[in-house]
Amino acid sequence: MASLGELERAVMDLLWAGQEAATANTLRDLLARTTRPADGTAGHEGKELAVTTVLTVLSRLERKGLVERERGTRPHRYQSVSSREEHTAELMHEVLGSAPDRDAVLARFIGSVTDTEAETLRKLLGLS
Amino acid sequence: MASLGELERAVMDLLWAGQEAATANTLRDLLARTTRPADGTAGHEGKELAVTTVLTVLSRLERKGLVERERGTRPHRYQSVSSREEHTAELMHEVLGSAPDRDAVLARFIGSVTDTEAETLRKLLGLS
DNA sequence: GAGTAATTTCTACGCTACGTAGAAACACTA
DNA sequence: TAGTGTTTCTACGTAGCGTAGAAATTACTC
Repeated sequence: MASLGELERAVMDLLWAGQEAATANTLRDLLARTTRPADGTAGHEGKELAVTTVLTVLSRLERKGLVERERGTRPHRYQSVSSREEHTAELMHEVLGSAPDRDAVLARFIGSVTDTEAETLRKLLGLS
Repeated sequence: MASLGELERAVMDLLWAGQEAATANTLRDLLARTTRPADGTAGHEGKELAVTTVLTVLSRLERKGLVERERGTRPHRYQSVSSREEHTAELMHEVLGSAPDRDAVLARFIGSVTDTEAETLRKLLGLS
């Protein structure tokens, strides 16, 4: 119920980055002009995808509950259901919940957190 | 680099639960007698798997770096590379790292943590 | 109202991961 | 060296994902 393919991920990244709902065509263009990350992992850089490809991916993302679309307007407009942070936090909870001893996991987790992250956590937890 | 199949997961659960290294045969027997979780999701309950099946899965888990084996002894003995907590915490870090704004994710994460978990975290962070 | 262009859905194919296991190779013992 | 337990190799079915053409739908124009 969690993992995304490479293209699915790329689409979600665009939807998360943009504030407004986007059409499949817009997304296709954005995907085409997206230069791939520094690590050179070949992604679909510059590659102009077929619109149907983007639509298929969007449908699958919708089925997974990550995306919703306005069916009223003619070119349907798509947007993410929740923010990237929301989604990521949910995933973290999912992972945490996959182990019986959550406290033990948290201990390990905190053990390998950066200093700044620890500070952030203290602030967040100190307020309640 | 993360997700496991159903059988792979079941094998890891056994390896994580048991303290000692186990052979493929032992694992096959344990898998056979494992009653599936309450939610009734049909796992491979009672089903007696072929040893080769277990061996294949173990090889794949080894390739993924989750399992190591003693090649010296004749029936090879397998064990998990890291504890379940270790592994789960690593996964959490991986997920956390998948978002650009880690602090924002942490905020959401903390926002939906149970009270007891929050308390655990405070202790771990020296807030109490 | 029919023709056409844009849009969406349906269908499909190749690839990879995983569950599954037989066949073949290997090693140890009697 | 023959036999038995063990491991590796090979393979098949299923499912998810990237990919996109074919077909259906919709909207706009004349």
